[in-house]
Amino acid sequence: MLIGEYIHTIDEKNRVSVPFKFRKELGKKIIITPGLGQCLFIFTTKEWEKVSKKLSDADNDLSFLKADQRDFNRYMFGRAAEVEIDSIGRILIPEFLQEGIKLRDKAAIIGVKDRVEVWNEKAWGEQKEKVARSAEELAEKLGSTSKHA
Amino acid sequence: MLIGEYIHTIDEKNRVSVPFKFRKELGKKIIITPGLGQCLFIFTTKEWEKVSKKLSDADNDLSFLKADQRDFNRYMFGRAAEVEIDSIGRILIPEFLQEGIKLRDKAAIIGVKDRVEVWNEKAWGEQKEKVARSAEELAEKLGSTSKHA
DNA sequence: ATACCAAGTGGGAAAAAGTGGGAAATAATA
DNA sequence: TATTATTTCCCACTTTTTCCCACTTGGTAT
Repeated sequence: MLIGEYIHTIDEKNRVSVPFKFRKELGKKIIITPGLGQCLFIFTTKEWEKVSKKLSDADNDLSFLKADQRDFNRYMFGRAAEVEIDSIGRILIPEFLQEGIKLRDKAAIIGVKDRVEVWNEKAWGEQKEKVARSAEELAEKLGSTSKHA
Repeated sequence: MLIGEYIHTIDEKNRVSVPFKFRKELGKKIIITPGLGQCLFIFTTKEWEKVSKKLSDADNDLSFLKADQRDFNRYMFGRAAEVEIDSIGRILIPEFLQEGIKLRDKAAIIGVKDRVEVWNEKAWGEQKEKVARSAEELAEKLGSTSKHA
């Protein structure tokens, strides 16, 4: 499972190290897409197949208008990139994806179960702060699930 | 059962000894997450499987389409860490987890039946004091709602 | 009282992960 | 085709993490 937070440098050649702990699970080839929220999504090729099938399925249960769905799919598919992890564990993030989330210098790389998210470090800090305000409420859910040991 | 209170040192390398009495029950690999209140939760991997399944909406492959669900998953998974207990019984607590509860120097490690909590020593002292003050009152309430208090 | 054992703590050395940059290969342009 | 720009590959450096050994402390048994 992909979990945890890592702060890595994005260098002048647009390279970022994939956290060592993510490499095995991600495999050699990954898909990077614009994310929802101020971030990028990284999927394994396998996960991407699932996700893209669902997204493009006209019969899915998403309450999208057809036109909305087309727009959304253009956004996701049109800017998705297949990227290889190099021999020492780095990936190259296309500039057109960096621009959208103002990625530079430091990136926060976050494991969120089945996907990885890439954030501008500062934006990630703000996101955490935002959610921290409702954290107690969220944590209540966690606390209640742990009762069934 | 995980019970008792231990005060252990957290050293410059972010290491803490797991109380000897907890080691067998916890196993080799554990999951640490932000907890409820000013503390961290430690789960066995088995318990975490259960908890994480409940946290993410397992029936919805596209849970990332909903903003609330996204924030929630980021909070839970992004701030969780899988950690190994080393050959002499210590764990490494990631700095991003320490920050949230201001962990340094001394940690209070508390067994709470089927999970372990990690507190800043001082915060734990205050927590105990707070609860002690209202303990009689609590006991009174509990006693009046249940015959087996 | 003293010696012994077990749990916890501290620190140095080795290994691993992350970063930066140069050279070779490829592509782009004139 | 020559020249320049861009990308890829590889090597080397730095920092962090891990592993291992030894010390300390406190409890226990003789």
